[in-house]
Amino acid sequence: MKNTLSQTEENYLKAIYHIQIQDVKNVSTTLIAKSLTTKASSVTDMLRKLADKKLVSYEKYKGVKLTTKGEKSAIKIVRKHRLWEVFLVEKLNYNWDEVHDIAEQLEHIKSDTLIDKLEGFLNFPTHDPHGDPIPDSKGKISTNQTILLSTAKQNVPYKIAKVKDNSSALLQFLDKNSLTIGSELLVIDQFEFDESITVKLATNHNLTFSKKTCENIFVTNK
Amino acid sequence: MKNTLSQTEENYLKAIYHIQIQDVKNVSTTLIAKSLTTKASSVTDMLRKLADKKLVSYEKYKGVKLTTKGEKSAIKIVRKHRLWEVFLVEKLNYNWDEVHDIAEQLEHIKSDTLIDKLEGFLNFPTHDPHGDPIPDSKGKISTNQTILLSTAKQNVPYKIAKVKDNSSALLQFLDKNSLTIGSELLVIDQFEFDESITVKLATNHNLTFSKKTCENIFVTNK
DNA sequence: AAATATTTTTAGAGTTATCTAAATTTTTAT
DNA sequence: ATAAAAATTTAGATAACTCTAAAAATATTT
Repeated sequence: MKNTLSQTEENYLKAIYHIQIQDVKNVSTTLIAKSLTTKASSVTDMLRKLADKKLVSYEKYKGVKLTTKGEKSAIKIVRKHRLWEVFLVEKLNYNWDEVHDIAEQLEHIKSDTLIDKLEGFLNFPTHDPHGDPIPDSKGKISTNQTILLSTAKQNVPYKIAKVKDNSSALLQFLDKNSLTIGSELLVIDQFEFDESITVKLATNHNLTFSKKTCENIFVTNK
Repeated sequence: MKNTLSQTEENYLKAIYHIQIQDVKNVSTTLIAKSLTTKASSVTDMLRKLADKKLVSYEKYKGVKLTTKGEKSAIKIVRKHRLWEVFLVEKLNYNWDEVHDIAEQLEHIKSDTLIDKLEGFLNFPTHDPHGDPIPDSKGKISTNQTILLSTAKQNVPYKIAKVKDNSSALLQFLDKNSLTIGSELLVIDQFEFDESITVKLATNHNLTFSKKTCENIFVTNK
C-alpha cells in the first residue's frame, strides 16, 4: 500500500481540492489548467493518470471529482502547507504575505512523522496565518462560520477570520492598517454608491474598505 | 544569472563535493555512481550537463572536479542539510539517527531568505548533530582539527567531535552508551590482537570499541 | 435546430533523468 | 609490452511531464 505521489500529482490533487470546495459546479479541465498555469492537454493526461490510481473519478468530457482516497491525500497536503506557514510566520518571523511560495515547496516533504512533530512544536495551531483552518492528523477540518465582510450586518461586532485570496496585495494592505486575523471591527456605514464599507476598529479609528476588499475578507461573530 | 538547479543536479554536486573532500585522488564516475546508487552511464550524462553549466570541470575518462561555482553551490546545499538536521533534532526532538532522510529532502527547498532565518532561529549553530561543521552564509567552514579514534594517543584527553558515516547503526550504538558529540574520553588500552580500544569515560566507566567503530569516530583534543 | 464558439481530448514531439547493452579507453597483471 | 580486467562512454530506450496543433465533443447563440 505504498502510495508515493509525485510533487506534480500532489499539486494536481490540491488544485482539484481547492476548486471543489469553492465552486459548487463542475471541476473542469480548464479550471485546473488555469489554477496550475498549465495547458488543458496536460491536465487531461494527468487526470487519466490520477484516475488510474483511483485518486479521482473522471469521465472524458465530464469533469473530475476527488475520490475519498484522493481527498484524503489532498487534505494531507493542505495540512502540511498550513502548518509550515505557521512555522514560517511564528518561528522564522516571516510576514504572512511572504510564506506562500516556500510553504508550496515544504508541503511536499515526505515523512510519516515530520508533520505531526511540527504540529506539536507549534502547539497545535487551529488556523494558518491567513485564517484558514488546519486539518488535524485525521484529516478533520474545523469549520467555523464565516461570512464575507461585504455581507456583514451593521453594528454587529465581528472579527476578521480569514482572507479569501492570499495575494500579497491584500495582505500588505491589512498589515499597513495594523489589521490581522482576529482583529475586531464594527460595520458603521455602507455606501450604496460604490459598495464601500466603513468600519470602526478596536482602536476607535474608522477605516473605509472598497467593495473589492470587502469581498476578500471573511469575518466571524466576535 | 538565474541559477536554478534541479534536485538531481544538486544531489550530484553534493556527492562530488563529499567525495572530493574525502578522497584525495580522482573523483571518478564509478565513485559518484556508487554514492548515488545510480549507474555509471547516468553519471556520465550528468557530468556533461554539469560541465556545460560550468559547475564542474570534466574531461572524458579523466574524472571530475567542482569549479569554484560548483563548490559554492555544493557548500550551500551542505549548509542547508546540516541546519535542517539541527532543527529536526533540537526543535522537533528527533533522534540524530533519524534525521538524515528528511534533511535530504529539506536541503532542496529554494528560498533566498529561508536558510538564513532558520540559522538565526537556531542561534547560529556551528555543528550539526553528527558533529559536522555548518558552513556560514558566505560558505566558510570552520575546520577544527580532528583525528580518528583509531589513531588517538593513549592517556590524552579527547572528546568526540563527529562520526564518519551517518549510518543509524553507529549512532544508535553511541546513544545506547550515552555517548554523543562532545563526550569526553581517555584511551587507556589498545589491543593489537583485534585493534580494539578501551576508553575511560567521564562517568569513570570503561568501554571497549571495535576496530571498525574506532575508524568511524573522530575525536578532538579536549 | 443549425451554426458558431468553447472546451476537451488526441496525436505527436520535446525535455529531463534514468536504464541496459555494446563499444571504447584506461588500468592492471602477466 | 601485450593481454585481461575494469572503468567509462556511447547508443538506443523508457518513463514522467510538458507542450503545440489538430480533431472531437459539448455548450451557446441565433
